[in-house]
Amino acid sequence: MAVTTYHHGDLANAVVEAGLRRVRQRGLSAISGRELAGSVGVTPAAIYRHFTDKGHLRAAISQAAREQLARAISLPRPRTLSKRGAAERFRQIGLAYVEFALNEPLLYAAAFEICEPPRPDSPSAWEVLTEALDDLVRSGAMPASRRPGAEMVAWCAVHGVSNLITAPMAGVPVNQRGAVIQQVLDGVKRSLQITP
Amino acid sequence: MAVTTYHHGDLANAVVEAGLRRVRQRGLSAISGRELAGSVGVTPAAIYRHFTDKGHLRAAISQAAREQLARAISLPRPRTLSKRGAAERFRQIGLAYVEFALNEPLLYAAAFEICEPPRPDSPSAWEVLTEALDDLVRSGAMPASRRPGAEMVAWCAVHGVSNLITAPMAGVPVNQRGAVIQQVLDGVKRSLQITP
DNA sequence: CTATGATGTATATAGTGATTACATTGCACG
DNA sequence: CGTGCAATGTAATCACTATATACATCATAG
Repeated sequence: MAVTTYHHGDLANAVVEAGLRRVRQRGLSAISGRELAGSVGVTPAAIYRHFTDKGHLRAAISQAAREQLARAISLPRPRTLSKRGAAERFRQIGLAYVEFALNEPLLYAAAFEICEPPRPDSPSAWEVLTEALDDLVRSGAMPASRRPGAEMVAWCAVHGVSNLITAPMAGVPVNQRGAVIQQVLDGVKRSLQITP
Repeated sequence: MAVTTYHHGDLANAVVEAGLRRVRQRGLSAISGRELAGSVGVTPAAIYRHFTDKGHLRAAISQAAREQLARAISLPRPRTLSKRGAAERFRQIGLAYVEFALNEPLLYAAAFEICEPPRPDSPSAWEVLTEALDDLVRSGAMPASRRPGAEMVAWCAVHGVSNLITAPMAGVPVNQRGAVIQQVLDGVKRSLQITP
């Protein structure tokens, strides 16, 4: 590839990626089209060839953040399906979700700052969750009667902890966070009647 | 009072209240100092006599939103303390929280968009929750062993539902929301071992 | 090889947050 | 009862941002 070409080649992705870097440090509200364009080595107006609006750009960055979250919780699925295995994986997914929020709080916040209906072509956290819950029922670790709406129950709990613990408002000292997370995950387990 | 005075009299509060009106319609990110100043009938620069920064102004509006939320869930406390009464009030508080989020989604989002450590002088949602949980233990509706960290467990669940259900991402059709809310609240009850 | 659409540049406009110097006011204090 | 001073508002200004328009450059299909 040439050192400098008039056409960038993949501006849309490059600008979103630069946006993610910025978001990780300063948050979604701090991104500026001009600065982003500069950091990619392009004129500000060029961005508008790929994004109609600043809102469109922000939405794309938020979407990318959601994809990163989905990847972070996409743990490998064990080849054999056991009650214990399914329950453990389910638990690990929940922990991975909270950990992502704790490690990248601004990225996590950006993922939910602009919410679009999920696009079916991109990896979605919802699908990961659905799969894990189906595994729970298939393995017999969770009664089928509890299955409907289970995604929301689990997600609400985990999302709630992440959101509140990430924010300074949490009012919970750092050394107690582990216990709170534990307690919330146990609540989910109890609520969904996951046995092992 | 005169029709027009050089000094406004209570600009800080007036501008925050105008900000709340704006937030309710367009969201916290859409507020502009100039427009707010204009809507209160004052010069843009006047705001900076009361707020150091735009961040400061936004934080004040967010704080005001949090106070509205706290007021919305401050249900009257029954005079006699029974197990059934304490459990029912706890439940009603949770429902009021979710309802607030559903009725005023942008205001609710603004309340958590900027989080400061809670000021002890203002009515706080946390205190309402603490009081309700203490009542649960006092009335015997909840074992004392489950008390530590119970605020977080309850808040995480309710906050999670509100947050996800409010956003388009929820992926849950409107007619199923009631069931999901019900399920999440039941999960809290189970997790905290609230008996009646 | 060339015309055409996609992509980037140059330039301009309106609105924004913020700063400065100045005007007006209400209130404490002699 | 002034009167001077601190609080509060105004006017004018600057740098920056999003966005629109007209033009330049390229990549590629025919």
